[in-house]
Amino acid sequence: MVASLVGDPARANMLTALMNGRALTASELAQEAGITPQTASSHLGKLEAGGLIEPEKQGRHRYYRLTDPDVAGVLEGLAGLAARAGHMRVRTGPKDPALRRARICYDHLAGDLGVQMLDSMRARRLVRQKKQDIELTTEGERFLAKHLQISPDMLAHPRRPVCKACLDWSERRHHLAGTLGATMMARFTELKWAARDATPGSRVVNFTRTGEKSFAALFGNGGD
Amino acid sequence: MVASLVGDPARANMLTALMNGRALTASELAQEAGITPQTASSHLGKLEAGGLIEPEKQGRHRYYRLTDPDVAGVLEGLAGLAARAGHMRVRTGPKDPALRRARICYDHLAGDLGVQMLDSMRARRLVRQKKQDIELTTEGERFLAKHLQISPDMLAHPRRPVCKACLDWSERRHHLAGTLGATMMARFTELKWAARDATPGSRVVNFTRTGEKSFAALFGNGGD
DNA sequence: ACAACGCTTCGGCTATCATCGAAGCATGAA
DNA sequence: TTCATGCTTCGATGATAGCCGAAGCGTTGT
Repeated sequence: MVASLVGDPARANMLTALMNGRALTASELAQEAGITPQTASSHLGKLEAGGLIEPEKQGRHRYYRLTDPDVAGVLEGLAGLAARAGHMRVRTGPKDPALRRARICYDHLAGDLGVQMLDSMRARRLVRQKKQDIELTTEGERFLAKHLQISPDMLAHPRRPVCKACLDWSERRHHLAGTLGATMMARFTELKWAARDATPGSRVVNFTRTGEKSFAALFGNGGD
Repeated sequence: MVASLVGDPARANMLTALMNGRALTASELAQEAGITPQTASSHLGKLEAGGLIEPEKQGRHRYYRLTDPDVAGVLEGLAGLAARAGHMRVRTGPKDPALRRARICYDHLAGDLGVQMLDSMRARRLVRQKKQDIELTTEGERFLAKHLQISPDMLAHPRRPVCKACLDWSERRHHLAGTLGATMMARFTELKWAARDATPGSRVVNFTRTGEKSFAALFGNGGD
């Protein structure tokens, strides 16, 4: 059963660490979960057998990543259920407020700023959202081309939707996923508006001062 | 952790039994999971504490149901991951082929016929589907009003989308969820085209002979 | 009032599985 | 070749948690 794989705390920590979309080595994951490499090896084998993660050999390292954005989606859904039961992640620490503000959800922006961005885009009619479904409008395409140099053909992907509503576990509202969400996040990084936290395994996204201003100019509360 | 709750086989069986959307008593769930009432009571308490199920007292019975369609969604997602890993449900039996053909996924039609229905609706432009997102077209509204006496205002719901793509674990393709999926299934039942299997806890949907013909007339392969 | 029924709580048994030490097997470096 | 590093396999230990029998509590029915 897949759920029992996610159920174990050590494995859950590993998967959470992989939610930032990066591939991590076996030993990094071991440290992340607070267990010895031997134990980690066993867990990783099971997760791989369950199809949740994929290995990639590179020299004498083995990098693991989540097999699929779908896996990340289910994981996020699970986290959502856990959040509403009050079982907030025990993993408390100083980075918690930062996590709430801006973090990576697999490959796109989540947290307060992620929710705020989608809110603003919806208010400015850059996207249309009917309940769970999101669609990019022509105004939205113009906006993206003008302000973020993103053209529609950059968003095409054989098996992934352009827009997707992703439930945010801290805000309990939607943020933007899909190829658009991923591309926008990538652009923010390129523009040096924001950068993923340096500490390995962290999902925190730190905005620079100018980045914060630019982001607010595009998606600030004024548009709400 | 929520995932560990779903991870236990006994609890997983209980939850699977509740996926048909009906509420079941504690003893029914115990029998469904193949355990004694004492053990079941413990499990049900944990599931309730985890916010996955909700009790409802009624005389000397306690009925349990899934708290939310969201829970069903996450469960279905988990089943999808399990399916693609080849970990098909061990729960084999004579009802398996019937399950593959037509079953209830929380409150809407799933299985071969469910997938076929969405395929046909897409081909006839009753809905537009962009990757994961489904939208009802005006032709679709006309079709529903004419053939199934379903008007758009019957589909409005504060917190649930009209259309939603739900990944089918047996077909590994999408079928139609959301209020439309639920309403259509309800109409099929009212029209006596189909009925849920009588055996308690079964997700199988049995089509009558005339129901099968009527269904095929609307959503048959001819439209594909 | 009494009995039957549905469910829960308690206590003890058992098995599964996570965990780690030690050893083995690769790959890369000296 | 020789050593170091990263990871895996093996074996043994220990703790968590599922499980059931017995008993208790509340509700329904006679």
